[in-house]
Amino acid sequence: MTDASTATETKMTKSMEDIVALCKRRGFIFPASEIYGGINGFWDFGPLGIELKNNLRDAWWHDMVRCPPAGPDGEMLSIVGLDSSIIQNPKVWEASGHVGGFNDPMQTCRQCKKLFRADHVEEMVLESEWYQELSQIWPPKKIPSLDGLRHWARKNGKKSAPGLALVRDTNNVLQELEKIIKSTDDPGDVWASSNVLFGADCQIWPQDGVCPNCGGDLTEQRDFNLMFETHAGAVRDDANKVYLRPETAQGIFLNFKNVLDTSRVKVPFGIAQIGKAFRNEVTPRNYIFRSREFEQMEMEFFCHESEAKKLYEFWVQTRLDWWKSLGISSENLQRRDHDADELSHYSTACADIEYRYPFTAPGFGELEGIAHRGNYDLTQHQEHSGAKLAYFDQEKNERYLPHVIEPAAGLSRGVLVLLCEAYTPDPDRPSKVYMKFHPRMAPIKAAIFPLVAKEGMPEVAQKLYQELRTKYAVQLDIKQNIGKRYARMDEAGTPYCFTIDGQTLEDDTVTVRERDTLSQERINISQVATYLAEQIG
RNA sequence: GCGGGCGUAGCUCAAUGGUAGAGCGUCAGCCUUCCAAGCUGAAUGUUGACGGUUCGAGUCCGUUCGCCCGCUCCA
Repeated sequence: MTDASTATETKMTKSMEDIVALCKRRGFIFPASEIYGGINGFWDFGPLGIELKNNLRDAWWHDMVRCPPAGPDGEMLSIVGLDSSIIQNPKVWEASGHVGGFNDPMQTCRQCKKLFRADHVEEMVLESEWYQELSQIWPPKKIPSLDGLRHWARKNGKKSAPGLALVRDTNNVLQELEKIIKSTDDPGDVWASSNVLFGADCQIWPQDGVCPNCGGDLTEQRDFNLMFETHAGAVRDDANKVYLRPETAQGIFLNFKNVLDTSRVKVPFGIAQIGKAFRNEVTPRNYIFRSREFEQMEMEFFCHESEAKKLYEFWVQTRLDWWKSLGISSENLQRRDHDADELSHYSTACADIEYRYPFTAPGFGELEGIAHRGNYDLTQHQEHSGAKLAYFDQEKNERYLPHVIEPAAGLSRGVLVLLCEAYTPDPDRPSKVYMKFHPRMAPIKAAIFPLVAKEGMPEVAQKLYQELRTKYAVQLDIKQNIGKRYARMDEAGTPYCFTIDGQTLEDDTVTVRERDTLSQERINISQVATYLAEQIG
């Protein structure tokens, strides 16, 4: 209990700002196109960052595809890989619901700042208090009473429609209206000119609409569609509009039949994919947590409906354990089951694996989602494409669309979690901070140092370095004093340093300095590669 | 998208409207037989960008880009 609360306190002192600064300083993550002033929502991974990301990616691929865990009943699971195209036929995204699902144009009122769905505005205006009051004074197809309008603008209008031009700028608006009334005998024409009541400069009906709340003018309609659009082919028109994928999962469903026909897999089995995805987020925030270009590690596990529930529970637990196996502490991870009203209409269960990021602490933010998607996706693609996607089970003589369990993890978010988890302030050591990466994740696995740059030590170090670098990401550092070199490796999160000293020249032993404990032990120089292999796994 | 704050060396930050600096890092040399990031020295800036006011702008004004916080949004 004491340990836990102490650890939590340490966690609270981790500042995102400091983590970002270290990541820049040591070459983990840079702002994208920085020399041009950057671009909101995009990030570049530096030399250490890409090593870290590759290590996470490789671990996922190894543990999910090459060597998946045993299933809920101890059976061997079969999972195969895939790398589908980022751009697909645009009908894919109609079938998946991404085109229709999130493209409501929105408008904001310039006066009261309220946000409205554009297709609701007209109806809301007609129902609004101020419009009803106004239509009593100026019924359709009638010539209005200017005095009536003036009276309303100065009394009730101030309360019900303070943003309306007639209220904000009563005299000018009424002057305009008077001119119109004098210029025509047709009440219909006058009515058609009722825009003067609303226009900001008493000239036009606000092109983009009137605020139902206060009568102010609205901003133009803004599309909140999250998908990036581009065009396939040199000619730019709507006919060849295509989308950058907002998730990797759909590519898996598209190839379900291909994989089935070519890979000798039988349900239950999984298809896994790692790759970039793009979302035009309204508000990219929190470093690389919500960026517009990011990477996902997704797996669709196809199974019979009767097994889906059991497999769902299995995958939630398996994925949670996996993150822990990479050194993420239990207290910073949690499973959060979605409430019923949070679920998509087709989904029967969904759980997030959440991490306590410094910017969400003491709360948690999403890292991975495990969804029970039923057979919604295959059903959709079967209907929209006309292709037959059913699976035929020879043994049971049964044809069906498999249900699917989808563990979908953010690779970029995973890197962020590794960075946040590893960041460890330590006022007692020279670097004041070190990155406590799990050895399997560490961008640099080990460093090789001659204790001093003389007496043949550099030569021995060079030889050891050349041996190790054929297998591991290691660095050789000869310059400057040993403390400085240890400190540098602490900030890069290197778990082991091998140092050649005077004794090495006599008995072929080197010291291993352990990053977290600062402890040292001697091992034979010929055992270094074996030692590393054991530690890294 | 709205409101507020901010933008100076790789990082953290100084600099009354008057010659752009420090610490750390980096690099070089020295020292160093395990935490010594110690010593000496060097390189590094269109002060985010563009425009304006001024004899003179890092500083004041405008625009724009980016970052942070809060709203809004988050199939």
